[in-house]
Amino acid sequence: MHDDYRIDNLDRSILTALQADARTPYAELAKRNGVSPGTIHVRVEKMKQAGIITSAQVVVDPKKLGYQVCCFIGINLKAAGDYPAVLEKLQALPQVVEAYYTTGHYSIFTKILTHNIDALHALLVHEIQSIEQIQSTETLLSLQQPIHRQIAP
Amino acid sequence: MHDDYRIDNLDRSILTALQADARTPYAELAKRNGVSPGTIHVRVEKMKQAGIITSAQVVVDPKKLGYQVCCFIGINLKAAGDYPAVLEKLQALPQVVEAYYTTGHYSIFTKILTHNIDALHALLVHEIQSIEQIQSTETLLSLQQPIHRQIAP
DNA sequence: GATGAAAAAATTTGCGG
DNA sequence: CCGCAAATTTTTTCATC
Repeated sequence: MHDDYRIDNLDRSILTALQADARTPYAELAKRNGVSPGTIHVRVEKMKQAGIITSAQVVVDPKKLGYQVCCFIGINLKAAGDYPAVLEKLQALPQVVEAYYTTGHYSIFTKILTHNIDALHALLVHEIQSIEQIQSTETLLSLQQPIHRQIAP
Repeated sequence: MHDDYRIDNLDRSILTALQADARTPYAELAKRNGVSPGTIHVRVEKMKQAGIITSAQVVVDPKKLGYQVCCFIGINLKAAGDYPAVLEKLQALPQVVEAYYTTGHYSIFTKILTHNIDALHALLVHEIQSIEQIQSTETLLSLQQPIHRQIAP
């Protein structure tokens, strides 16, 4: 969990394959890389231990679950010290799938999914803008997400 | 791949578990939900077929791979029609891990990972701002990402 | 460290309700 | 559509190099 492990080309190849498909059999990876399945297993375990691999997740298409609207909401706080309190309230809203503490235009930057525009409107007015430490918000509506990938290892 | 499958509570329970850990054994899920492993298998396959489950991915911690800097770059184009050409150039930059076509403040909104601030500076000046269809950019540096989750099914 | 075969575990299939 | 259980595949271990 806290080694500073330096990955080599084999690790890189394994990671790239597992980023695309976490269920790629180790025997398959072994064959592709000219090593034994045992070696693949050892490398994966090491990368888990080192915290390089944090988890394996099934990825769900939000649209298929009825979440048709994706947007970003930039938030400005009345005071910088209000950050923890606001974050706690955002955490309680399941539609807030990502939040970043940022410098630049906004104090907090969030990614949000809702079923439709009406639901976004309701969330914005009744849940977000009603948080008293929030001074102002700005909404960027996403019409399309043409790039969606993980960093190349 | 394009059925309109309406998920029930069992599907929801399976999805929630697999979003957290794609390797949860079906036997475990079966026990938790009081059904047989075969049933879990059938449900997962159906959700894959319906496009609800798009993939299973190993998730990598960018910081452990040396990507210390996370930021967003909002891009404004000279002309709306330049969108496809610019996108193609962004696609070729591996540091651009997400791109959104947005309304509001920016035309294209991107999420970017780099090794350090110098690398971000170089990317911005030499790769992004030098794309001729881009009129202006604005950078939001992320200092922390306190919320990072998938939508609850 | 890596190997590779053997043991253990999980997934997948198919018959029967 | 579900359950059960056998058949297959995958993961994991371990003695050895």
